[in-house]
Amino acid sequence: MLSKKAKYAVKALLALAERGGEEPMRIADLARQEQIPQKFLEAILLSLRNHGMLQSRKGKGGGYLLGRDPKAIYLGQIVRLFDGPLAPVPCASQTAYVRCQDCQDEATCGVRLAMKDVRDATARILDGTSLSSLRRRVERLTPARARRG
Amino acid sequence: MLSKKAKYAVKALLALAERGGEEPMRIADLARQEQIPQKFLEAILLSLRNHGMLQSRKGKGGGYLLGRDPKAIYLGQIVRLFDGPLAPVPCASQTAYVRCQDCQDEATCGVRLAMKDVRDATARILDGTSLSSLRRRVERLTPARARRG
DNA sequence: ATATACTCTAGTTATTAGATAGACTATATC
DNA sequence: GATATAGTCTATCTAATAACTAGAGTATAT
Repeated sequence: MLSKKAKYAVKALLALAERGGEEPMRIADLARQEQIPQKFLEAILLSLRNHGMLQSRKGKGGGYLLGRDPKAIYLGQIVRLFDGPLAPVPCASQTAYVRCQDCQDEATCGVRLAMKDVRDATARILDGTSLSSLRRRVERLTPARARRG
Repeated sequence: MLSKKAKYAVKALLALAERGGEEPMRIADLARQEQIPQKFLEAILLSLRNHGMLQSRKGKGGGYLLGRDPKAIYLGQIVRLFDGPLAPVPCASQTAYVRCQDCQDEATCGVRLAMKDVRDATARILDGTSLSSLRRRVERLTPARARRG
């Protein structure tokens, strides 16, 4: 399951990517636009900032903007930041391997074999999808009238 | 994350598949062999039985055995039974779709698009892996000396 | 009969997700 | 340099759930 935190983070980043440019967006506006509880969003944005995916400006005219090129922000990073490793089981994780206590012989554990496949497939997708590539996909699906309006 | 329940279920089923045949295996033996808390395992096995993946025999000489051909028991069924839909987000589920409350336009939601890909990839793996195919994979990895021993 | 072994109901405990409150700090602008 | 603006930080709170446990009940083989 994707946590709300991770989901909100992706939504917020996508919104900021869509906006683009140098104009920061206020938390309150982001929260309203994306239907996210503001105080909850604040913590999420802060965390994204502390990991370089966002930058912030205080005071009047302040707010948040992307911390780097949206081509270089991948869903995998976002999801790992909030939800931990992608693997369904710690012993199948590439980035945060942990041995299982139960498990006679890890090398021939069926659960691990299957879950490693799931992890790999998930990582291929999430580490292969950047904010900008996801934006492009969304754009292609958006009806022309909605884009004009 | 895969729950312990789902993990134990797969391990138990795999052990019973390996055993094969008509001889039932006692809960206590299964629990010891697979390092699973017995009372916890009891509930899991019962659930698997109630969904046709196992059958049971009471009394002396009783225990559990597979409810059908291991070629027809897929990881996807097991995981869904204990952990619910495979999709990381309910709006991306094929088998248990639920709309999100937040979400202006579902058709162009970036989160949903990406998570649908993850779901599809996961389903392709788990619904494509049966107990017997997984067993075969494990066997191929088992060193010859372990098989002889 | 009786021992065996599964079945069922009802807990317990610890952790975490999701959200909220409020004080604090930096900055733009007049 | 006062003041409004807007992000930053700490501390909680609550409800839900995962993981596990206890114990009485029921069916079956011998």
